[in-house]
Amino acid sequence: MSRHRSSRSSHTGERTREHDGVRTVDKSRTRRALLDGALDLLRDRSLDNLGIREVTRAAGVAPAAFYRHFQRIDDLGLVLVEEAFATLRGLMREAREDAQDPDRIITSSVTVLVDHVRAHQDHYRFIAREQMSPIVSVKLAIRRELRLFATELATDLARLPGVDRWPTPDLVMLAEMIVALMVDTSRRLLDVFEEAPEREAEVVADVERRLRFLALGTTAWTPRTTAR
Amino acid sequence: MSRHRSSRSSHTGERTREHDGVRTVDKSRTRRALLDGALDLLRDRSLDNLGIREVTRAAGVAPAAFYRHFQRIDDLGLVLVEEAFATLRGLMREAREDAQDPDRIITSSVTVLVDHVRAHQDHYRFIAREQMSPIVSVKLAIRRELRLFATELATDLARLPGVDRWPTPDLVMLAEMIVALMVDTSRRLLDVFEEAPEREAEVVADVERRLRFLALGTTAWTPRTTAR
DNA sequence: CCATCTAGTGAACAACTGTTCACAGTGTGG
DNA sequence: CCACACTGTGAACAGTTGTTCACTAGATGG
Repeated sequence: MSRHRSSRSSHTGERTREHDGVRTVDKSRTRRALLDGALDLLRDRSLDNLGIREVTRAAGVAPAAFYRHFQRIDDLGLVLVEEAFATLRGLMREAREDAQDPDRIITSSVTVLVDHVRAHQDHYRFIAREQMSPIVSVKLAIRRELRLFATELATDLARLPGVDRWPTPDLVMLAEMIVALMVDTSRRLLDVFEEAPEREAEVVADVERRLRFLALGTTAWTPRTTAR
Repeated sequence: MSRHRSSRSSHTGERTREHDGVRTVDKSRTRRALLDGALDLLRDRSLDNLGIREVTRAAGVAPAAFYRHFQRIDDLGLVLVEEAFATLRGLMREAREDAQDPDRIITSSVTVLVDHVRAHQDHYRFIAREQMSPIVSVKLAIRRELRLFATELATDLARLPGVDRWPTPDLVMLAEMIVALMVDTSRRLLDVFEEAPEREAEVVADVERRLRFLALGTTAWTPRTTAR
């Protein structure tokens, strides 16, 4: 019934405490099934077209079981947002760990991004798509998380020569532009993965060019004190 | 029934030829009603959640009438894509007409964009949202049109001092970055319009900063001959 | 061990969906 | 003027939807 995903239970989340009773473990197991089933359906549906019955069917439980875990489909969406951004932060960690010869920082970052998007296509697709979700709470949550992510990136950028000493607002602007580029790139990568895998290198080269372009901008930029 | 739009029949399209019979005129009238009704619903729905019955109801016709004009909801979507991009080209025209004192070119372009997004919120929202549509034909159409739009922009950019003499691929890259910025800006504007109108100036200032940043990049950029 | 709590069940509800159909009214072209 | 072509109608179809309900099986904790 699930056409795409091979191993669906391989998610990391939902740490069930050691001494949690069988009751709680069972509960969080079907909760995972619901989340995974939903994420699976969201491959080719949008969240506001996601039916409760569909989700429970994909999870292999009765429709009514849904309500033991979420009140509405929105709540499930919000949990998925959290998970997706947990994934996204994993990306940043990996990127930092990748030893940073400052020349190679661009190509290395891009490689990490590409691999990460490939490994977590569902989460990236979800974020990219539901960024414009008609389900307001989800849309807002994603936007908030993206802003947060950008400010985190900004503090990372502050370590780089050339942009250190920049006032925070300018750093944030740069970070936001990079985040926007990342989101756009994920979108392109997802397309390429499933429609024209042979063009992957093309996308990679292009995003590297764009990053180099942004990097060059920083050399010429004279930060302003204009209010944010 | 239509909660938001005040004048719905004010669309320009669907030029009905002078000598067209009453028959054809009537037909294209209900066709317009369908398209407008759909666009109206798409304020807070996504295309793949748009029901045929809903659309016909919003248009004030019987459900079966839909099939006289479109085979599936996808076809209606494709027409909306065309219309939306007709609108978008209107933007470019207006921007060109705005006399271009090269200093003011950035602020002037941004003003034109803001006014245009305000005046055509539905179309911009549609493009921004359905860019990631699960309805593949629509998604592809939008992406194709956006690429086309970027290359058109590129030929416009070629007239500007500093980037004239750039090889086409580099121009296209710059144009694509600007288009991406435009789409992102529309997204932010749409939010601001309906959630926090007082923050509009903030967004305007920010996008101007970003454009200035991109413009600075061009001064430092040395075009490469790397294949596109 | 027993009373309690609770995750999941399956049936039931009205409401809605996409699509088809024969049909009616009416411009159109000869 | 007449026969045809075609747009829109309203009824009908089987399916699906969200949500509620009384229920059961089994873990929990005293």
